[in-house]
Amino acid sequence: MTSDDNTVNIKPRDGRYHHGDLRSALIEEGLAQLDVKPPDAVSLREIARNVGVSATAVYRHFPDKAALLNALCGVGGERLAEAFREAMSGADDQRGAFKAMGRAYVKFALRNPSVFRLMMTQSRPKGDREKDPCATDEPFGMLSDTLNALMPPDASKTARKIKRLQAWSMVHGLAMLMLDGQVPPDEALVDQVIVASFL
Amino acid sequence: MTSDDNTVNIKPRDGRYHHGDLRSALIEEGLAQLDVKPPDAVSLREIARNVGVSATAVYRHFPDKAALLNALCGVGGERLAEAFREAMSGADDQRGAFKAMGRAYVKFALRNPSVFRLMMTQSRPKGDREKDPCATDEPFGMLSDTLNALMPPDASKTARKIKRLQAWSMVHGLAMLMLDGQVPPDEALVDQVIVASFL
DNA sequence: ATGTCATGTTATCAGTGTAAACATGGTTTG
DNA sequence: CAAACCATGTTTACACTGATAACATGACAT
Repeated sequence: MTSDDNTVNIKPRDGRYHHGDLRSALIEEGLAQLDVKPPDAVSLREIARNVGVSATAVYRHFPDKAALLNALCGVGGERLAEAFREAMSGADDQRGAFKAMGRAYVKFALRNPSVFRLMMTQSRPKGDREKDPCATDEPFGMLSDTLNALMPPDASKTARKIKRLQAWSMVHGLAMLMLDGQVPPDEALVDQVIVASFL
Repeated sequence: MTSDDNTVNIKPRDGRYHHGDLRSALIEEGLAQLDVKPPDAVSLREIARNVGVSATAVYRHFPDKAALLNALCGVGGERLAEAFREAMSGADDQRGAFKAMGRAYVKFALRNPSVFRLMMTQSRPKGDREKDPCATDEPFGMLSDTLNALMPPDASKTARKIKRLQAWSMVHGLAMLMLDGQVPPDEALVDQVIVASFL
């Protein structure tokens, strides 16, 4: 017991030596940190500290810091997919649905900046080993499907690809520029840009 | 002389105690680092080490790590402006010039990934104190001017703003998606997307 | 009761940014 | 010319990080 802890040193000595569900607790605390600081500023040690557990306990559940971040990334993907579903449900036609998804994309970025960054920009240098589905697959699939349904049936494969890339680039770029302070993060402005968009 | 250096320990003992032009040397070395690693992986200590100087010597020329990064950011801006000039010079009309600048934007990002990141995405958490012109002003002004010349003279101010934002968002998003590995960094693909673009 | 094993802990290491105190040597002034 | 000044670099030290290795605990099965 070196007691060099800066905090109150609350050991979970309330009966059980084992935490119960540390893994979930770590993820939850990780998400909480992402609400208030950029991804590169989240620290394993602080997460552990706030959960009330030793610094190295994390390594029993995640081999790496990148692994923890990937987990957070995963729940981010689910949330984005959920946001897309909600956006689609409120639209009349396919075209409206697509634009609604575009708005939802940027809105999601503005409201969960760090999670968005974590998902989209490789904020974890070596996290993408082989697999790493990163859960962006689901929301991206939804976008792709909606756009395909929207285009003329005789459109070529590459034409679809280009169109998809244009749309994605635009919302992604808008989100990034706003997150990075190059453009004021105004949701009304987002609407204007998307409404005036092609398609 | 602790000699705990891992390197060959080359002190600049070739006559002058003072380095001569440390500031420039630090910037140059910093840019060299940015060529091979992402911005958040550049380390003051390693820069100092490679320049052959003590770790804290940096603080005689830059108050902060962020300050050094901002300096690098500055030369990045000059380079981008230069790339824009070159792109414009090879075009016949205004419309061609604008699209050429779009291509140049993405190309610049692909060829100087870390510098681009440093300039565009706030990779320095607290770097943007008050001033921080960040030198992106010049290239952005060039883009804006070209687009303005391109639009019908009776276009409203907000119409211009929206159009500018659309264009910028698209190239920026495309660049980011490619840098982050979400889209293959294919320059031919860039051309397709931009050519097929609105405008 | 006795092992086994997942889970958590302590000790330790290398690396980082940064501040404070000190050293050096060119430049300016008496 | 000597002495003070001051920009520049050095040493030392601190707090923080991610990560590894060795050890402790306690739940659960045989």
